[in-house]
Amino acid sequence: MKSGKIPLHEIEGGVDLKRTLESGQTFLWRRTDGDFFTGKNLPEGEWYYTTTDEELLKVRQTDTHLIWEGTVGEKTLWERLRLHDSLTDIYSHVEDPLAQKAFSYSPQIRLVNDPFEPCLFSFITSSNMNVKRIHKIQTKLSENFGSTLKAGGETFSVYPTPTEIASSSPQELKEKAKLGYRSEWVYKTAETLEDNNKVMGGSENKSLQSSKSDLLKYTGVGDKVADCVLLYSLGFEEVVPIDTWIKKVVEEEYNDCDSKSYETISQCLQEKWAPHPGYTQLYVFDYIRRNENKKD
DNA sequence: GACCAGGTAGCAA
DNA sequence: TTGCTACATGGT
Repeated sequence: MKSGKIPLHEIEGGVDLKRTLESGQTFLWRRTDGDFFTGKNLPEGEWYYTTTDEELLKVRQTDTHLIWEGTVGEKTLWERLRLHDSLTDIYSHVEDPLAQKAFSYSPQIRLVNDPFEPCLFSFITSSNMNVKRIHKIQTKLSENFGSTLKAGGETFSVYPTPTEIASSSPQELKEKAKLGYRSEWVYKTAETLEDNNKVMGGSENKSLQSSKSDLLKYTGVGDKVADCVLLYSLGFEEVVPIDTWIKKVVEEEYNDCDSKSYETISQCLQEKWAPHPGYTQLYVFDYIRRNENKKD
């Protein structure tokens, strides 16, 4: 196991680990105390951890440091939590009033950079479900269909690969992961990923448009899920996913952006929230959801 | 029991 | 194109 500490002052604008990982943008991290989306703070000595890519990465936060352990190095942590993004720079460009409110309400949330396939699967399962349940389902998928990883004397379940999911069946996915009707989508997408893994896997050099149209070919992926993967895994920071919460805020606060067309709303918010639409969407989503739900 | 949750696929017009 | 609806499941 490797380990290390990152002084918080080396991270421009800082980071709030809890808000970053429990804001509903990623469902691939868990806590060693078993809680998640409950509002409770991470107790002393407990960790956030993720096991995607057959690797383990554990993180916790003190007043002065990010402390990490894992089978991977510190570079992975910087990438996964986008610690190179300068939040101070991003804040300085925010002009929209609601966005300003959201940024000051809960500062230091960072966009994540999730691995592609687990991100895709997790958002396919997110359709018409609340965040707590989405998160539980990823744990069930890992425990029932993924491999295990031993590190530091402990055993962790790893997020299943497309091959592992495809060697299961829709019925089994439905029963063991409680996926409901989404089991067919997850299964079909796993099969498709297996077939053209080389083509679709790393889309580093593709344009936003071509990446999105590739994503839309997967079963269970529509505009919103595609946008989430573009933003939370593929690094397209200009994308604004429109879900029920953002739609509500458009109706109440941005009448000029209201439309029946997904693309029209999304484009309109992209312009309104420039030059950091993706970040703004993340903060606004967190802000309105926590206020209206009184969830933490 | 109704309603909602980070929606999508499959139709009809 | 746009507009409807069914879809599993768990929580309020």
